[in-house]
Amino acid sequence: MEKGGVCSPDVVSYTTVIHGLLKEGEVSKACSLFDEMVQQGVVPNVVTYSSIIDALCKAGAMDKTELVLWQMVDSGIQPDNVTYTSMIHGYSTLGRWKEAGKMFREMTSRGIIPDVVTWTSFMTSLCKHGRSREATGIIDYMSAKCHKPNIVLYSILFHGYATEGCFDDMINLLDSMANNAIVPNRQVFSILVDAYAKRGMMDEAMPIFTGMCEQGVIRDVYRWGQGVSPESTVGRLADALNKFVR
DNA sequence: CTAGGGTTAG
Repeated sequence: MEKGGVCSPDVVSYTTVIHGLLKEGEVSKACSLFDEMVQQGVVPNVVTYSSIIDALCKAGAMDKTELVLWQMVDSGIQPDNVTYTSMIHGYSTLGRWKEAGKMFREMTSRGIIPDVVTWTSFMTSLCKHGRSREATGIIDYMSAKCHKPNIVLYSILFHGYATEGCFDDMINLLDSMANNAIVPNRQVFSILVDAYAKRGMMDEAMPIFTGMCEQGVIRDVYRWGQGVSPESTVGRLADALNKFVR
């Protein structure tokens, strides 16, 4: 593309290509293009910087990320909730809770509100690090801030508790779901089945499953047991549940 | 009708 011509790229086209290059791991090419962009007098904006920050976060290069964030603010560009979500994602994936917390404080002090994407990312990290109870606490915080948790968020928590073997917490979570008027779906059901079946706790499991069936999950359950060995624990459970279907 | 952030299963 010729400079100064009618076809010279703007910030959107540069950012789009930079993002594409980063996604493919072509970091040095992306850097060159960023330099070229600046030389052409095209000013990078919050999207350009956020793309770079996100790529660095995903590479776990948090020190470099901090430098870019600093450079961004220094050029008078305010980070937004996307920028901070990437930072929080980067730190929490690495289990660096202190720094993640610092990012939360920084963003709120700038008047930027974490949204469902920010929370989903953060809660997933907590659960993967065996901190499902802390992640669950965020649900209450979100509700208080009028941010409705969704079924995916609950699934993440169920999966975390299932991995940790925290059965009482899973039952509490079902109550929390009911309070937020969210009906368990097939995936939630499967996570629960797997958690109990793996530990041979079918007696505890049955009342919950029956309750779920009454909430209409049974139509999905019907197909669920197919392809499972009928002799296996899970297979026998599926068989029992299928009797609820007429 | 301008690009960027997340995600649960057997």
